[in-house]
Amino acid sequence: MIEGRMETRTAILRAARTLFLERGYAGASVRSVASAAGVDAALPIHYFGTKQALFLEALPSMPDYQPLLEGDPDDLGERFVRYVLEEDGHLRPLYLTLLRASDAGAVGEQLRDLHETTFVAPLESRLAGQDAELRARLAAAVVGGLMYALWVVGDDQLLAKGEDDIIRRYGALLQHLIDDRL
Amino acid sequence: MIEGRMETRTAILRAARTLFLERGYAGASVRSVASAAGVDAALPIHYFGTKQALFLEALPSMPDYQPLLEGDPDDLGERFVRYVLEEDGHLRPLYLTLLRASDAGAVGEQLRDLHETTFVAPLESRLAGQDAELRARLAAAVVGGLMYALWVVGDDQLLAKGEDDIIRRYGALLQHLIDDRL
DNA sequence: AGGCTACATTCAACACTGTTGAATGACCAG
DNA sequence: CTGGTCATTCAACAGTGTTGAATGTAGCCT
Repeated sequence: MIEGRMETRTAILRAARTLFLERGYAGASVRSVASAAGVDAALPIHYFGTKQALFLEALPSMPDYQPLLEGDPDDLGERFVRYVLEEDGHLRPLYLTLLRASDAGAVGEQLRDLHETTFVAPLESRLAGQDAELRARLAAAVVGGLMYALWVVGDDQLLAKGEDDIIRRYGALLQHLIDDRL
Repeated sequence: MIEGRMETRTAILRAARTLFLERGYAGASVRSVASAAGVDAALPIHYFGTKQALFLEALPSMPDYQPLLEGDPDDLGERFVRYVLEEDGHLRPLYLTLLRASDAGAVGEQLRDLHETTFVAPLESRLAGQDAELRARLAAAVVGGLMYALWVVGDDQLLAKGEDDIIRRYGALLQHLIDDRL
């Protein structure tokens, strides 16, 4: 058995992170989280107040795009596309879980916040030319669209066209936005 | 009271369509659908077998993009962007509801199917140049990205930049893909 | 040591969910 | 009038998030 306030809290958080990412928000019950944490069924709510609050606190943080942004600015578009295609399995479940739970108000805010702080803002600071903010936001939409097509819709026939062509074409598209060539 | 097999079925379907679009899949309970239809609580399941089956049957069909595709091919990009921005309120709730319920296998398939038949396929048939299928799929991702940014993330600051600039820039981006100029 | 407080944990219960199967009712053919 | 078909009702099931009271246990003060 687990003892002590902090140990219990973190055990619950760890179990919640795993289960939410594995089964989604609705699919992971509070009781299943509790039992995976080896803890009484009422403790998750007791510690976090609400399933939604537990969900928000349990989610892992977004990967850091900083390394992506720092390289050669002429390859930025390709690097972003490549990153989505070759991602190591951390971003995808987080993205899908957040997406699908985004009708709950607080989750929507969290998603907006992550979008803003981990994507739009750092990208905008790298953009020269006019309408930098607008272009950063549109670039975020373009990248989001790729994740949408691949992960939400599950367009396998797009993937089957070959990653190289996707990287080339979609990367070039993104690069046009980044370079203000439109 | 409602009588007869068909009347009951369609009353349930109508109520389900409204409630699912209004409150989402999880937010609309089977009982609430039944009571909105003025019908016993057990009837929706009795007629459709499962909440998910009712959901799939109740969803309205996707709007028809045919008119969008038929105009001047040089404006296709702008027209698609304009359509998303000025849409009359039918597409958005349908898109969001499907998205958020897409972890259920059958809903995911439905989403993939709609994406394919109402978007990729008709667009592909309009594309000249090489890699038409790839470009059609990427174009679908671009448009999906705009809906994602505006509706899922809720990027109001993007909207605040002015619809005209969005239409111009994002439309031009899409047009590049359509025209095979990359 | 004994009694006390503070607090982590357990338990039982609430209203609600999707789903099921048996009971009820109405209508229509013979 | 009888029997049968079938739409509808009802009660119940296990599971959900959430709550509040009961239980236990650790440590501090006199």
